[in-house]
Amino acid sequence: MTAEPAAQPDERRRVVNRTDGVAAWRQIADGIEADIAEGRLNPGDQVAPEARLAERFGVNRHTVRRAIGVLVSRGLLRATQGRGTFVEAEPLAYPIGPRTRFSEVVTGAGREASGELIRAREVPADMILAAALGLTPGASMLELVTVHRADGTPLSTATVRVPLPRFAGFDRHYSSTGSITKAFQSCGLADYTRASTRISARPSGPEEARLLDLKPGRILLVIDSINVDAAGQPVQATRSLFSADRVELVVES
Amino acid sequence: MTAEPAAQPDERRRVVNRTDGVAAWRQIADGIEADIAEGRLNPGDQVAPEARLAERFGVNRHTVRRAIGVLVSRGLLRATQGRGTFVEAEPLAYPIGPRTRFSEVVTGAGREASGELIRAREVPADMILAAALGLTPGASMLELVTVHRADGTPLSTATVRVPLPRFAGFDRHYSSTGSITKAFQSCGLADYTRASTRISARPSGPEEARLLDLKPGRILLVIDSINVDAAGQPVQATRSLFSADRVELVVES
DNA sequence: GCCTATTTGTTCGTATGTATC
DNA sequence: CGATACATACGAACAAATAGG
Repeated sequence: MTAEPAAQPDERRRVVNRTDGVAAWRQIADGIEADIAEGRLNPGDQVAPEARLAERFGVNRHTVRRAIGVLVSRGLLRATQGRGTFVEAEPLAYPIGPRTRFSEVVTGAGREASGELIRAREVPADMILAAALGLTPGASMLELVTVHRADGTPLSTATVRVPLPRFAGFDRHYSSTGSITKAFQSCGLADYTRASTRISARPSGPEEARLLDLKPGRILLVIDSINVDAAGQPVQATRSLFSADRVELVVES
Repeated sequence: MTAEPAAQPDERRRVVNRTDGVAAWRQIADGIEADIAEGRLNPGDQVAPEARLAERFGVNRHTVRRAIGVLVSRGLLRATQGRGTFVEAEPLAYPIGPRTRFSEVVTGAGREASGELIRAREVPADMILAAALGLTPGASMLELVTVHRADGTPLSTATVRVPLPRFAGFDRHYSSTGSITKAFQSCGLADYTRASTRISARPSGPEEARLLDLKPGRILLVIDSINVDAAGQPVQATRSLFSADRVELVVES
């Protein structure tokens, strides 16, 4: 891996003020945040190693770690053991509307969209799901778990359920195209719209954290939606988990 | 202190299975969750004291505490030292649409809505806010911090900003009515609609946790919205913080 | 596969100022 | 005033992950 050229905004020694009552770690955190806000550090850039920052600010490495820690916990930085600490991308504004398509949103933001099928299996519909999709409980459904990325960074993971006699082979089509829209087209469904959307939030579990390349416990936005075809027939029940650090939802009115 | 009548769903001894490889605390947690899901424990009910549960399941009280701990952290239960552990209310389905009114949503769910003014002050508009509201930077605004409750339980806290020459006395009107809608009416604005909505999520800070009667670190849904009058003129910029444990957002299409 | 350098992650211990009772 | 708790900061060492040769 060719490391990105570490853009160092200012190599001069910027000693912290030890008399103004502001904790050293906070001054350092504010300094790094200002570097990001004012473009001296850009998304994807590597922050100088902790040891270098400690020297530059004239403090112990622990103090730098604390500053970096609060910025990581606020989602501005991402630290990876052995690699370094990097500036996170701005949260992507993700429209929630009747016709939102992941790939359109991401490419519209000038980023490269990709979708990966993690696994697919046949499951019986439980009572809640059957009611939502207008099926009889126990009816056979296809369940796909997918991960969606922008420029390689996972933004969301989704559990998609489609009724089975109608959409046989959906998993194969999704796997080859990486797009829900195209998989539906391959199954003969040209268009679909979102009928209902519910939004909640909770911390990520270990499995979800792994799929999204997050630390467990980071916050997820949970979006439950039902999509219907042109005739109003439900064709898809989806639970999408978005990293709250990486997207911001925009409601279209 | 008058404790609610402790509704005990099933006093029979339900010993945990110690051979199936599922941890005892998880079996107990699943059992309590099933009691809630299947109506044997209802919102507001007191869960049996830890000691009683420990006896019933044939485990140590520590094991019960772990089970309760995970349910508390998932927002299904609320434990208060000295009082007991209680079942939390179902998350309230809160519609996000062009004409959402807090009081209508809450009373429509059969609960009693109330709004409290925490503080109000005059502030100059910063650049971002001025752009959003169509003002010149530095223009005077009224900033209100409010808390909104359903049946006495805080659901959200909001920071409301209105342009000042136009809505002088807004804070007084809000304080006496407890309703944003009525305060606008008292200022001569009969109607307004939501122009833009952005949703994100983050952990609560200490101040917000206090206002919402939450533990710091619990998850908040952050909703930034701009409201406009009938002429399309922006009249209000609001940041609402909802407890993710107590509401679920429903997007109206 | 192995070795090494780099970098973050973790855990000891120590010291100091500040707020609270 | 002393006692205590807490946040802050420094020092040293080692563990663990990654990248490159």
